[in-house]
Order: sequence, then C-alpha cells, then structure tokens
Amino acid sequence: MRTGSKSVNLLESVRLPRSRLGRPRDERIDTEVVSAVLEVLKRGGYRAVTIDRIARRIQRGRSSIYRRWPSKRHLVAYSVVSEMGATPAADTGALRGDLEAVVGTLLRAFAGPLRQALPGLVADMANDTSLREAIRTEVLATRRRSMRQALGRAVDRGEIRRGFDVELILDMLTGPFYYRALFGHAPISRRMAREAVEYVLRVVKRP
Amino acid sequence: MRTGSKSVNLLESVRLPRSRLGRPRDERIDTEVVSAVLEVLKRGGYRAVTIDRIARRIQRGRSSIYRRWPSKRHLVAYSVVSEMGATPAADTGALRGDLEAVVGTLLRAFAGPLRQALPGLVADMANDTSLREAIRTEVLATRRRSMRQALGRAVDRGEIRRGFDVELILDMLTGPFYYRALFGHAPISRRMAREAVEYVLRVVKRP
Amino acid sequence: MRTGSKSVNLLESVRLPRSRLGRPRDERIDTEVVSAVLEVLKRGGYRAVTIDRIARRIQRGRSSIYRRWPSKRHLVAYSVVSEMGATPAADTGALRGDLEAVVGTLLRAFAGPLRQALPGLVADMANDTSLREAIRTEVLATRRRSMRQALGRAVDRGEIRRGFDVELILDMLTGPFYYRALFGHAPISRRMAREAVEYVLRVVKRP
Amino acid sequence: MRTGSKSVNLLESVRLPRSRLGRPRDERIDTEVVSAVLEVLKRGGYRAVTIDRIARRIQRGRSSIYRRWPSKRHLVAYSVVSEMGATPAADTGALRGDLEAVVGTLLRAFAGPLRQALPGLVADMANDTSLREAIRTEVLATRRRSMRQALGRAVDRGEIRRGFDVELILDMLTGPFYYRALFGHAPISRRMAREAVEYVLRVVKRP
DNA sequence: CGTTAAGCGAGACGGTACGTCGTGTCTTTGT
DNA sequence: ACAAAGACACGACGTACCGTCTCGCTTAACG
Repeated sequence: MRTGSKSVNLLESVRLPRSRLGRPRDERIDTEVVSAVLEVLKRGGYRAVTIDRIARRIQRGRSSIYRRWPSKRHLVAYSVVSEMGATPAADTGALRGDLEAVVGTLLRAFAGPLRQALPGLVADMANDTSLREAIRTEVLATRRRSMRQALGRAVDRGEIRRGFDVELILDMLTGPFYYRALFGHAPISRRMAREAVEYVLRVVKRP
Repeated sequence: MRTGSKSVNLLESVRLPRSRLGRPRDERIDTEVVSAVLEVLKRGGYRAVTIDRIARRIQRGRSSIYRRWPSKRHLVAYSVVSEMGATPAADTGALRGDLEAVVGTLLRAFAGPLRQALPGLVADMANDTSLREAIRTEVLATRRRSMRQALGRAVDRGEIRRGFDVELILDMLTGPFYYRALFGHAPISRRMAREAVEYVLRVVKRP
Repeated sequence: MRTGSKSVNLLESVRLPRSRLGRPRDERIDTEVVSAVLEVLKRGGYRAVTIDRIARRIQRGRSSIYRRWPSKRHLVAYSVVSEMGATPAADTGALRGDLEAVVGTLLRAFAGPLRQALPGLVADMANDTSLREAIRTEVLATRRRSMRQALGRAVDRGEIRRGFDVELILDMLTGPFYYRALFGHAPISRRMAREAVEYVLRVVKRP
Repeated sequence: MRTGSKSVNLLESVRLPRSRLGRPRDERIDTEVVSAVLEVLKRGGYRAVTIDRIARRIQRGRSSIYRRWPSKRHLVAYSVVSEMGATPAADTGALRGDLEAVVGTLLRAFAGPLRQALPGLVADMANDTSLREAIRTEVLATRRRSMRQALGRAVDRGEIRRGFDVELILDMLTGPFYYRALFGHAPISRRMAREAVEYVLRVVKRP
C-alpha cells in the first residue's frame, strides 16, 4: 500500500514517492487500521470485519481507510500478509533444515489471525481476480520460490533424487496446513509439522 | 434435508418418515432448487447464488426454499454435496487401487460446480459452526473414514508399514486438491492425481 | 355467516339451509373462532389478529376458518358485530329517551373489543368495497334507520321542529364516539353521552 | 422530520439546526419522497404505498427514505400532515367566522389525499403509540387549541353562553367529517359544513 | 505568509441481499 | 363433504454492508 493512488499490490518493499503537495498522510493511521483489523479478525472472524466497525474502533473516518485500500478484501489481505511477514526461505545447508524453516513459518502463521481471515479471503479471491493474483504472486509465489530453490540446492548437493513433481511436493508439504485451517478436522501442531517434513523427505530421498 | 422441520443435516441416507398430515411437500421443488443452485454456481459463482434469484428461476416462492433449508449457506452446502455424492471408498484389494478411486472422486468433484462453491462455503463455515460441523461430519468424515479403512486393510495385508500418522497421510493426499482449488496456483489434473497416490505410497511403503 | 357458500353478509338472522351431504360442520368452531378473535382483539389489537394465531389458539385448522369467512377482515367484522349486537332502537315515547337508548348502545360498544378492532376495520374498509358496503348496510344503516324513525316520530308528535338536516344530526350525535375511539383525545364517558343527547335536542327543539 | 437523527416528531415548526458535519442531506429528496407518497396515496390508497415503490419512483435508494423516517407509517403521517398544513385558526372577530374557517380547512383536507390515507393511518395509530401521540399532539391538538380559543373569545365577547362542554362541542363540529370520511355513508360537502357550524352555534348560543 | 492541494471526520447516497411474517389458496389424509 | 395439517405463491418489511460522494475543517509545503 502506501502509494499515491490506490494499488492492488499487497506489499510494497519500497515506499513509493508521493506528491509533496497537500497535507501529508498520517502514517499512524496505517498501523492503527491494520492492528484493528487483526484484532477484530481474531475475535470475530472475517465477517465481523466491517469497514465501519474498524473506523469507529480507531476513531477515524471511513474515508481514511478507503483512501489507502481499494476495498475491504484488500485491506484484510494486506493486514494478514503484513502480520505473517512475507519472508520465508533460509538456507541452512541441509534440505531438512530448509523445510523445517518453511513449516515453522506456516505454523506461526496459522496460530495468528490468519486462521480467522483465511476463509473469508479465500471466498473473496474467488470473486476478485486481481486479489487472487495479488495473493498468488505476492504471498504464495515468494514462499514457493524459496522452497523450490531449497529443493534445487538439495538436488545439486546430491541429497535427493531428481525427476519428481516439484509443485506437487510443495503442495503436499503445505497443503495440509491450509486444508486443516479451513476445515478444522485436525489440529495444526508442531508434531504434525515435523512429520510432514519427514514424509516429504521420504518421497524425494534417493532410491 | 427433507425432514419435517428444517434440519442442519446436509445429507440423509434414509428418508426420514415425515408426518403424513397436511399437504405433502412437492418433491420436484427439491430437485429444481438444487439444480438451479448448481447452474447458477457454475456460471456466476457463490455470490451469484441468491435465494431470490433461485426462486424466480424456478418459478417458485422464496418461502418454499426457506422451508427446506434454514439459510443460503445450508442450501449451497446441500446442493454441492448432493452433486458430488458422498460416496467415496471401494475395496479394490490393493491400496493403490483404493487410493486411486479416492482421488478419482476428487478429480471429478473439482471439475464440477464444487470448485465454484468451495470458496464461499469455506467462508460461511467460518461464521456458522453448525454448518462447519455438518460439512465436517457428513462430508469429510465419510470420505476419511473409508480412506482410513483402506489404509487399515493394507496394513493388515502387510502391504505397508504401520506406525505412520494416518490423518496426516490423508491430508497429504487430498489437501493438495483443495489447496489448488482454492488458490489456483496449479492445475488439478489426472497426472497430478496419479503422482499424489504414488508419493503417498512411497511414504507408507515398507522400509 | 353460516352459509353454504361463503357470504359477504356479516349477519344472518336465518340459518340458510345447507346441503345434507357430507360431514356436517362442527357448530362449536363458529363460536370458538369468534371468541378467540374477540380475546386477541382485546389484548393485542387488530394487528395481533392473525388467522394462524386464531387457529392455533383454538386448536383447529386454518381452513376451518376460511371455510366460514372469506377473509380476515370479514371475520373480524363479524366477530365485532356479533359482540355488540346489531339491535339499536326502541320507542320510549319521547325523543330524549330514544336517543339515550342509542348512545347507551354506543357507550357499551366502545367499552368492548370494538374499540380495539375499529381502527383496523376502518383501514380494511378502504381496500375492500364489499366489506365497506356490508358494514355500512348491515351495521350503520340499521342504527341510523331507527334513529331516523325516532326523529320522525318526534316531529310527528310536534316535539321538535322540522327542516333540519337529519343525516347531519345523526352524525353529530354518534360521530364524536367514533372520533374519540379512533384518536383517543378524549374519553368516551357516560357524562359525555348524556351531554351529546342534550346538545342534539337543543339543535332540533322548536324555536 | 429533518432532524439529525430520526425523530418521532411529525412536524417541526423550526428547522432544527443539524450538525454541519458530513455530507448534508439532499433537501430535494425530502420533497420528492413526500410528493411521491401523496401521489401514490391518491391513486392507490394506503396499501399501495410501499417504501420500495416510492424509492423506485423517485429513483433513490430505499436507505435514503429510512434515514429520514423510521417506518412507513411515520412517512405517511408526515406526508399527509405536511400536505394539509397544521395551521388552522384565524380570528375573524365573530364566532361564526372562526368556525367557518375551521370547517373550511377540514373540507379541503378531506378532498385531498388525506382521505385516502386516513384509514390506514388510523389503523397504524392503534399499533404504534408513539405515532398516535405524535398525530394527537402535533395535528389534532393544534387545531383544537385554536378552536378552543375561538370559543373562549366568543364567551368573553358575550356572544355565547358559558358552561358547555367545550371538548364535546369540538367533537360535534369536526367528528362528522372524520366519521363520514371513514365510513362514506354521506358526502362531505360545503352545505354540510355550513350546517354543522349553524347547529353548533345553536347549541352554544345564549339562552 | 498567504495560497493551495491533499488529508481528514462525518455522514448522505444508491444498491443489493438477507431472513421474517402474513395472506389467501391448494392438496393431502383421515373421519 | 368437513376437519386438520401444512405446503405453496406472493410480496412487504426493516436491517446491514458495501463502496462512492460531498461537505467543512485542518495541515503542511510552495511560491
């Protein structure tokens, strides 16, 4: 966010330079809004997040929110993303370590408000292609890229075999987290995370 | 559905005997509603499904819908479930065959209107505990139970090892389907289904 | 009511002979319905009178009501009328006595459930010409006719002058009762009734 | 209406100064709504007045109506009242003149849409105490007060006797108008209005 | 140092879906 | 036939959000 004109980008590493003219934006509002969203999300779920409610909660005008995010769904997406941090990756030297870092991030993410927000976001993604793209490219893609690189390094090190379906491996590692978060049929636990890494390693290990 | 009073149950294996009193429900309406929902779902997604639109489409009163399902989300859930059929399983004699039957069902399911409905349903589940329970117990649980049994049989036959995390295995097999359906970052293909079975077998095969 | 086919007549002095075929109507239902209506009327006003509520209250089917009265408004009209009795009049030999008899009836009428029913009935009359006619001819007309006759007798006796606007006199005598009943700006009391007669006599007395 | 928050007051002699904050209400909508209501009232009666119909007719949102009036009945009441104008009275120097002014107003009122609206309003008044009070105090009370004053002046001038029941006299003068409007058993004519005044004068004239 | 462009708060506005309720009719089985 | 129960079509109600808009006021940087 934080652009001159509203943007579909969820994250922005660099603050886009805006016009110097006029009253400058109150930077505090950005933070206030996001944390209000996360709070409400945690307590009432996606449905409880109402632009009006958020605005009243932080004693600001609704327009101050709409000036920064083009719609409720973008706001929520941004809030969630900024909470869980986009940064995954790490190069520990061994595949197991790299994968454990990844599931560690997921573990933390699904403990927070993401869990509450996910269902609603997923629904909105279905109706808003731009949001879908944004989340796909700005959130998922980053993680997946770094996971793909970790697998690549392991192949190069001769740690694992080659020729497996990389994308599917990624999905088998992380899919269960999303799946459980959405349907809640089983807990997302540290133990489960450990096992998931174990099983994936078993699939790709040299024959 | 199809009970005397509105029910939270999504499916009913046995037609509950309803009171003989009064004008009997017009069975056709049930079907008409469900297929209208599926059609609209396919063409416009979850948001396009409106009780009013459905009613007008089939030339019925809105009350006839509300008499059968307590809310829109229950209606959609029921429609989708009845479309994909709750029936999973099969005992082919070999684990590979059993698992292939399972992913085959998923493959077909995510080709139909389920894909359109899933995001919206998932969101509603988050806001409606009763719906969540209903889907969990009436849809997921059935599938998972039969998968669990298939694994059990394979263990008994000595086909695979024991001591793995059954639930996680189930999630690693089916999770990727839901995950891809929701985020659309990769296609749900026959090939992918085949590989998924392959990888799972690799995890549970005897050492 | 109590006709073979539903009728618009509110009152029926003579029981119309109905077909002997089939199961005979349960006469008790007539009474039960009417008293239920009057009760509900008294406690909740016109709006509280719901065909469904009445039926449930007396443990009968709604159709048993619709079989007897063509609509809610006819039912209410009938109930009210049958409660206050259509009979006005009397020939006491002196105008004052005759008029006092009339206002006495009104006094009693507006003490009962009529008061609760009147506003709603009045509204329905505006949308249902047949009801309007029915009430006009079967309720008002009777009273007015007898009042007119009382005035005629007084003229003949030389008790009062002639040449006044009879209809207006009737309205000035009874209008205030309805007016007060509808708007409630002043009480309908015994004293007020007495004065009304007094003033009317003053208008028509010989010069 | 026209207050900051929705009000039960039907009329406001003085425009209450509303908050300067926020986008100001579009004053045109007030007028548009009211005249649409009056039109519909005239052509279809009370039942034809539907918030939705009114909104569509003037090409506005329904919320713009609900923002101004808490319910349909309040809207209709306001519309009717604002049409007939609350102001009666006048001091012509002679009682006859004053009373003629009063009945003149009534005559005009019952020629307009009031006649169509009255029955429905009367019914709603029975179910909504606040509306009842509003109409009583803001419409009837004003008229009656000025009539009472006219009678007082006449007494002071020695034009008429004292000791009569003022309230009843008011009801005998105006009651017949409402009575006839509601039941339609006799026309509301100029001649009838003239006679009514005549008769009332006869009642209160000095002995 | 005043102009000026933008931020800000409040709230009106047009839309759209929701779920409820009441009406009067229709359709069963049972009596 | 009537009785009881309840399904059915219809349509209004009032509520809740959404995202846009329009005010008056405030705040800096620019000129």
